[in-house]
Amino acid sequence: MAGRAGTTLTIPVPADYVMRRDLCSYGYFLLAPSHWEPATETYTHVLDLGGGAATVDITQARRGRKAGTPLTVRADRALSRTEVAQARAQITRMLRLDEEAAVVRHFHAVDPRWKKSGRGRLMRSPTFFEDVIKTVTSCNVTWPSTVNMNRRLCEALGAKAPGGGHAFPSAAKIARTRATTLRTRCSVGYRDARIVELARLFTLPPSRGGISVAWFEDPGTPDDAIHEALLELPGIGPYAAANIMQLLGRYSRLPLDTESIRHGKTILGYTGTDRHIMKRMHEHFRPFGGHAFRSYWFELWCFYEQKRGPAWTWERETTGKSFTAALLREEVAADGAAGAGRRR
DNA sequence: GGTAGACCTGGACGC
DNA sequence: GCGTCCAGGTCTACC
Repeated sequence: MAGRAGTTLTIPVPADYVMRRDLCSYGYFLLAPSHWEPATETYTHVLDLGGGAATVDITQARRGRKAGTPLTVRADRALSRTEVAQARAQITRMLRLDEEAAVVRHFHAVDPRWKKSGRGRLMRSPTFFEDVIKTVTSCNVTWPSTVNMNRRLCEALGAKAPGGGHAFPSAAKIARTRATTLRTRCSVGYRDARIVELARLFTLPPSRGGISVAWFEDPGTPDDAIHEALLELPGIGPYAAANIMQLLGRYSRLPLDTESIRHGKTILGYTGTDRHIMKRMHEHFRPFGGHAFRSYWFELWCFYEQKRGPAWTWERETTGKSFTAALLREEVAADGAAGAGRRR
């Protein structure tokens, strides 16, 4: 990016915010168009702005040694005033900078295990649409396939930034794309028609049956109504609906999958059928109420970090591709499990 | 309400 | 290099 006449911004963050901890807190930081560079602790993302795509490099001075240090954002081209506002809004959403420190403190009061490390924030995508499609690409596949699908979606359909990177494709772009094109160029398999239909719903006004992003993102909309509406969408089942809910900042439901079963068996020591284990998992995390997902997720995330080191040291093409339930099961078996790491 | 099978891709494995 | 098997969540048909 050196030598380009780009725009530089400073973005204030909550007093507890540590970028390398709070950004590298959910797998989407490893998915295109995101790129995390462990050596320099630089987070690069290609944003789709009003005037086209722009690559932004985001850094936090002092590299996590002091919480609350503002972020420096460098774009690879000059941004208009409108685009600066759009970039700020998308970065704020992606890093959840609008979640007040008091909310994180409340989580720590409910589940004190994470107070010392300060964990509490989870990253997500810059838009609700991207979160929904990323969730669909994570269903019924192993993680390396999810990584590939997102990379190919961006390369095939995403707007190109001056630096050569591609943004995540817009809903309008995917809605105009043939399902067979998605399948052949992006390897999304049978999800092709579902992704196109989802994109079409995002482009339609709510009055014509389209998705109202404002309604989904309105804190006043009841959880149950959101959950019900998500289950109506193509390609969205119980797991995906619960996952999208946490991406919307609603943490009371658990997106349980095969990885959760592994966690229930090997870490929490549950036995029995998968169905029984899932029931026990829901009961286990119910006491955390509106923070249940955070408690569940950080248990899982810490398990990964015990295996692979701190998430901020992971690289997409190596560590980032090594997560599969089967692989982790093998490693746990090799370790002898022994119930180590049981935390409650 | 519960269950079985199809849907695809890509990695692992055996030959 | 090729064929086979398997993992993964959603959807549909059926009981």
